[in-house]
Amino acid sequence: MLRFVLLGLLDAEPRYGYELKAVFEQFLGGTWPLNIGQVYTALTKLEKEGLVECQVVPQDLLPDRKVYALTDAGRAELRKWADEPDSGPVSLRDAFFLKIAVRSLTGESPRDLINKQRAEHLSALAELGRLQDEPNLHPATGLLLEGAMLRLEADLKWLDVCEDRLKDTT
Amino acid sequence: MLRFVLLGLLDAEPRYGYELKAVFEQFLGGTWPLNIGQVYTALTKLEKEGLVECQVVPQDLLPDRKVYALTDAGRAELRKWADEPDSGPVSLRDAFFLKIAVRSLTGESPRDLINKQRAEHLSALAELGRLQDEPNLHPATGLLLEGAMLRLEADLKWLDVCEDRLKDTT
DNA sequence: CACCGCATGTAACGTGTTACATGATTCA
DNA sequence: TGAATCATGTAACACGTTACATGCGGTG
Repeated sequence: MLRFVLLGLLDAEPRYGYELKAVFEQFLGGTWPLNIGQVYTALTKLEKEGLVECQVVPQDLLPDRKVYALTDAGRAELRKWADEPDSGPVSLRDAFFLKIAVRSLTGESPRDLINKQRAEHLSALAELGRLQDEPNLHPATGLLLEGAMLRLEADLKWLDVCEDRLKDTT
Repeated sequence: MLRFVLLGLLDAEPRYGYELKAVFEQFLGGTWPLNIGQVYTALTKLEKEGLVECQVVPQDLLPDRKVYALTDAGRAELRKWADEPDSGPVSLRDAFFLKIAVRSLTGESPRDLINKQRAEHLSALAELGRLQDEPNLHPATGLLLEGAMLRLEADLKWLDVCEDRLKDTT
């Protein structure tokens, strides 16, 4: 997952690790905070596999940079990944769903949890709205944020469904 | 994640590993196929942590069963997990979103991918509908399936948004 | 005989996460 | 002096996935 986003970012333009972290997080609207170490381990692995190659760029006063660029194999790998659609509903593997379902499994009322969850989702929705208003937002990032918002709205709808279902049983 | 669903299933009723796999998959409507080995490693780990305890039940003709039940600590751990709502939009960490976003990042048109993805989603939606019609469906499972369907619909909407956005740029 | 169902398990791998370590410069 | 920024990296952990191994009994 991460590797492919990195490949995508490098496909647009060669970059070094420290920079990649920032661009990556910006691209995802800050919804995927990344530990810098992860970037370096991923990059060295990609290099071993021949998908990227790096060039050391010395700087005076500042530490050297290792600027990575895609190889042809890397571009091919990226395209192969990006060309395949993803299988549908893996989404149930999700704490949000499972907590409520497990609750009603054991008979306990998930009412409190539903309310807490709704509040959580609403504030997340607001937060995403704020992110969307940021200047210099990459159009692709805007799309991502919109996707996340649509899902949150779907989840809110689901919470309503859960509540209705509860009323029927009670 | 898995561990908590197992705890939830055991809270409803003590069970042995082999049985748990079946119940687990049924509970999730078959959307999370589980390798049996995983169940046993998870169970032994839970036992080490004192969250479950097991009792060996010998059978004639068939291999012994190790029937697991929740301990008080296990019940507490389960409740602790189930009481906390989940943070909002981690959902962007998702190949479905990223493939299309990465595409438009490098300038390539994601039109083909969007169409393939839409077809994939529609067939997944149909499949979920089929699962919902199954007899003896646990109400909680019905809820889960509905949640998955709502998300799929949201994702389909997003694909439309992506297409519209493309037209604007072209 | 071969295969399937029941029932248990181990070993290794992939990927994301966290914490920690190094070393130079700039700024308060 | 102490902290923040730039820039690189290692080690260990968590969790899910896969493949493989074992052993017995019933069925075709």
